[in-house]
Amino acid sequence: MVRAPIVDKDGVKRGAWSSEEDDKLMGYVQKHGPRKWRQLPSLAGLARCGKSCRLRWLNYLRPGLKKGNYTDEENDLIYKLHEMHGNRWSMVATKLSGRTDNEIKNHWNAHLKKQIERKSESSTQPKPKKLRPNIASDLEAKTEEFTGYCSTKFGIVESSSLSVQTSSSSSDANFGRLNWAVEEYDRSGYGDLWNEPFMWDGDDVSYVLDGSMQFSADNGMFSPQVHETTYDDYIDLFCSLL
DNA sequence: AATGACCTCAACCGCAGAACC
DNA sequence: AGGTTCTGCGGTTGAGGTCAT
Repeated sequence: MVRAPIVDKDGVKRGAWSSEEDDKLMGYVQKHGPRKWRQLPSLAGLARCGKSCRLRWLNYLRPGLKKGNYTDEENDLIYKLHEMHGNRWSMVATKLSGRTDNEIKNHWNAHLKKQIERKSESSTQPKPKKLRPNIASDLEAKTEEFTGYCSTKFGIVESSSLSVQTSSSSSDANFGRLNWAVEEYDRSGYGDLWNEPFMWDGDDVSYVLDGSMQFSADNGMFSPQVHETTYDDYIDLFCSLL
């Protein structure tokens, strides 16, 4: 499952590491510490580039590395951390002792991302009627409306206009949550979220869904009370939905 | 048994920022 | 202050393994 070892024109070896190479690298790092990667290969007697040595050490030889399957706890933690930090795998890895950023990244791309995709598919399949097929265009229209509104009221220039992302992986979670939120609102029997009025209250901006419901972008929940927001809240809500 | 599609994960690549001179 | 080198990060690749036909 590893690349076949090859030697390039500069005599630098690439591809899979042999156990002899591992021993040399391990021995050198244990003696001198994991630094000066550029000089390490020649000092340790390895025909590798420094980068390759560093990677091998960090992802395979470093003491304390955990091997084997991920536990449910680890998976939950990765989900949460990914929601917080996105694809900043080094950040995620600092919270999971014994796991490397590379390993977590691979695990995410190979398993967890697909699980999320499957979940969102299966959660929408039983009630396809609830998912509006034109939600993206609705959202786009609302965005344009909102952008125009902002530029009129707050003097926001055109270059700062918002854009709708409907397919990039980084926004999938938010978009899924948005779909879910719209469904949830439909289910509540209060009507069509997109047709609910955004209202003015004096000089302050308020949004009132139907006069008795508020939507929290943080937890994706509706609650039965009027919520009047500041402009910043309004921006935050809108951006978090996109 | 053969073979092709898909999956896994170690390793590589390119870039950005930090550190050094 | 500016150029060079080093380090670290995230995205991508590709060879071997596994599964389905």
